[in-house]
Amino acid sequence: MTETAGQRPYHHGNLRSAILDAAERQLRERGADQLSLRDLAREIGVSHAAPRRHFADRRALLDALAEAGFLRLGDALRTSLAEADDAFPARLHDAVLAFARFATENAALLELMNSAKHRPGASRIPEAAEAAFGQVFALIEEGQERGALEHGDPERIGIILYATVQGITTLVNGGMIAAERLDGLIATAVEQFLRGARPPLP
Amino acid sequence: MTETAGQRPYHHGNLRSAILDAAERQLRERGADQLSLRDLAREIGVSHAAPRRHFADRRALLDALAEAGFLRLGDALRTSLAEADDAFPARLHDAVLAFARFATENAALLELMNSAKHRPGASRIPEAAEAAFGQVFALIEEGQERGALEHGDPERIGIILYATVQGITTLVNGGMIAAERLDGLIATAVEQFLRGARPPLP
DNA sequence: CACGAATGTAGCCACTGGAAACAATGATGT
DNA sequence: ACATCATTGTTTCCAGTGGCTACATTCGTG
Repeated sequence: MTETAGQRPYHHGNLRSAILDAAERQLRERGADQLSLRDLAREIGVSHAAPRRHFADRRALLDALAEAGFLRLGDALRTSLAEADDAFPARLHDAVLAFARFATENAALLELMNSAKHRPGASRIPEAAEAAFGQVFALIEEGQERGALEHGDPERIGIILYATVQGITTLVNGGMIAAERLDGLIATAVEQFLRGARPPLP
Repeated sequence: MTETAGQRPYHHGNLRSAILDAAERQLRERGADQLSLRDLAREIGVSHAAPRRHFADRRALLDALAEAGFLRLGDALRTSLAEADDAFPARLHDAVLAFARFATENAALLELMNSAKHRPGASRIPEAAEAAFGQVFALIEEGQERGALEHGDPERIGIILYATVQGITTLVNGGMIAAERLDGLIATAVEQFLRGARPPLP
């Protein structure tokens, strides 16, 4: 027997990506804690054990979501830098804003990405993260070469800005800052960073 | 029958605080997600339903932990300000460092505190949070009055620093920054903030 | 000292993630 | 063409969790 009424055939055909799509929606709507494998299976109309063929584990599914998130973040940064003005401050601002937008539009995902990044054994995730963040560190170095930022360990300089942006998005996501203020705060943060981290006047 | 061998009497006597203590340990060791009411009960040697008499809900227990956390954070800030030097930059630095230490030494607790703060219905938590953070906002205003910080909405000025510190502690907690670098980064962040947010030279 | 309020216990339910045994389908080699 | 094997889904079970209700014990107080 194959098709009973309008039922799905025995094989779903694209279960893996169907699960990933549904999972990302659940992640967005209910957060990572509340994401339920069985619920996903129900939603897709498949038995609760079917996802196991594609994700060994709940954590494996979350890791896959995190990896996909880093790829999307990398794309967002790439796009923003490709479209950006040539002046360094503008380029920095655009890249930072792109990150901040991603972070606020994908709050739960980003949280997942952060917690997954340094879990032992998930080698693909740090690679994907590196690919995304490498662009920003390269941008910092560009700023140093152009004389807009003081010299010194680029990571030490940049990490402060990264922390600031990460903090701002956390506050927005937590409701402590209205989302409408995001762009303004990012602009302020970048300006303060550029003032605070510029080379001493000659 | 009362005492069978070395058993605990029927009433524990201090179950509520025993639960809170055990819960904070579990929170520290396994994170909020993995904190299990039944596990706490087992650990304490009490039936799995006993905690219900003191905390209606898993969330109620977590809320109680969060509230206690804000009280302890407030104490830490108070202490650091009481012991601080008189100069504004030193005072700001000490308070910020006290917060950062609390945040890194109680990572899971702080996360819980942040997520609990803006949940509807938990009125005592925002109050406790306000009591703790009010000190820092007062300190910012003090800086403005002393001429060390530009004027304008104190919240807009201060939130950038708060975000930066929050970001730094998140990075430390996430393993992206070695804990040994915390003090140095906090110092850098405060310096950059003071340079970036000082009034324009006359 | 009796009786109601607190506090703890036992047992049930629904749900979850995980694992094993089984069934249907798809792919491959001859 | 077709037998065979790997893939993908299903069923069924288990242990663990949070929450609920009915019951037991103890404490306080009139």
